[in-house]
Amino acid sequence: MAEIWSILNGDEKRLIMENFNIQTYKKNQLIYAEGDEPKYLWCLLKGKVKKFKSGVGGRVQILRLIRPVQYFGYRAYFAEEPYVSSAAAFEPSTLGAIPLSIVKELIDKNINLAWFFIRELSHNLGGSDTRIVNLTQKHIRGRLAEALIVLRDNYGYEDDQSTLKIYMAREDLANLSNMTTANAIRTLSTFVNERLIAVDGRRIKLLNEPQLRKISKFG
Amino acid sequence: MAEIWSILNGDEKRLIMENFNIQTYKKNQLIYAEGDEPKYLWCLLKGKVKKFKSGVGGRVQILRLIRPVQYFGYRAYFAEEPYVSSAAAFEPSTLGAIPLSIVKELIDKNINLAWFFIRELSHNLGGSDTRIVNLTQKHIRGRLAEALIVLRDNYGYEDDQSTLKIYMAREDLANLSNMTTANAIRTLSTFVNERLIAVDGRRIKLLNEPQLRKISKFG
DNA sequence: GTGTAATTGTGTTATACAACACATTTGCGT
DNA sequence: ACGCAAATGTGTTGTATAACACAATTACAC
Repeated sequence: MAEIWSILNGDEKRLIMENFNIQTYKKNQLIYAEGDEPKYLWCLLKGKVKKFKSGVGGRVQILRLIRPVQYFGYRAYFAEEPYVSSAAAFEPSTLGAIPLSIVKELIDKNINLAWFFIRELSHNLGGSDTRIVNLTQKHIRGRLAEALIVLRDNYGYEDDQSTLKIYMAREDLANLSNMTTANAIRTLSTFVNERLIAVDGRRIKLLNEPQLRKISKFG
Repeated sequence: MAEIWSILNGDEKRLIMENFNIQTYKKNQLIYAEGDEPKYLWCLLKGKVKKFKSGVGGRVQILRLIRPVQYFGYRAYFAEEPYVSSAAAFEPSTLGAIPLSIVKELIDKNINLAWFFIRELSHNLGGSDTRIVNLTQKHIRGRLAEALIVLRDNYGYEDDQSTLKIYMAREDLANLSNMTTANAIRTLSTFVNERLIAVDGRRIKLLNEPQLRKISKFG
């Protein structure tokens, strides 16, 4: 339960326990969809989750990646509006669901929990604003390099300290970096030729992280 | 003072009054800059303010528009990081500054104030996520139409019920809709030819708002 | 295991938009 | 009122990237 757990007292923990519902999701299974009414605070216990939004002509943009133990699905509830994005499991995942009405009660009684969400929202908003500039201004190479770095920072490496601990489809990689699948594949290939990465199916090894960060930064 | 004021009790109002500092800013004057340490909660009392961020090669993206009475400048403080964007006055403006340390104390004591910021942050985050998709996926016409609608929704019309109540440079319009100044000018001209808008210098009249919304929506 | 669909990969073409270049107009300081 | 800089406006060229088209490979259902 991380972070939040240490904020709560005995009674509060009990209230959560009584209303905590564990669910498993299959690969690519939808957790909630754009337009849905927010009902639960989701806590990712195991697996990986993507938040995404589809735009013009159904084109998908991946907005955020969730890792254990992170919370999501609460923003729309606090904003008193339906979800503006969808969430789906990247791989088989285990999630905990807590009714947002309960969360609301807890926040009312525990200012530290309020601060937790204020911090979380503030952090995400900064990331979102930065992302606007990155996705609109950087060129393809910069955007893909950035995506690889984001994957590294979010999910880390396998034991070899260089293989990304996430195995995603080229299409997802494209949706994360705002480009077509064909261009994601192509650009990935040029990165391989430049010895920046090594690719084996969906296994991606970052061979020159500093240079990737430079490409990501420069654009 | 709007919204926040009604949340506070006598003592809290007194604390604010004692630490409230009114300042005026000239047209285009910077209020704070990317990288600065956040110190004040700003309250726009009069005028118009833009939040923006510069990216690759100094290219500027306008992220948000502020109108009276709105609060800004607090996100970075809550996220415990320096500002990731800058704020500047669009036109001569009057602002109130409250030290964020005071705001923090008030939030600690008044859960309604905490909720105010949770709502505000949640709302902005939803907007930011939506903006990512709009700016990356829509074509120039869609992005400019959207910008015009945003200006309308934010600042409204003059008494004639059609002239936008903001007079901004073509460059700002371009930075708002993620395009070059030349293309903003060009696209504005085609909109004039199509009788969607009328332009007289920086005065922009929306003649066919429903059609503009359609163009904005379709992309 | 075999067939079928999904995913990956690569070349070609089309196009939206940036970049550049320059003329014209407007605003502003003195 | 004058001069200069900034802002506006328009045509031309260049290019990044989408769109399309089609192999080759892989994954998966039955």
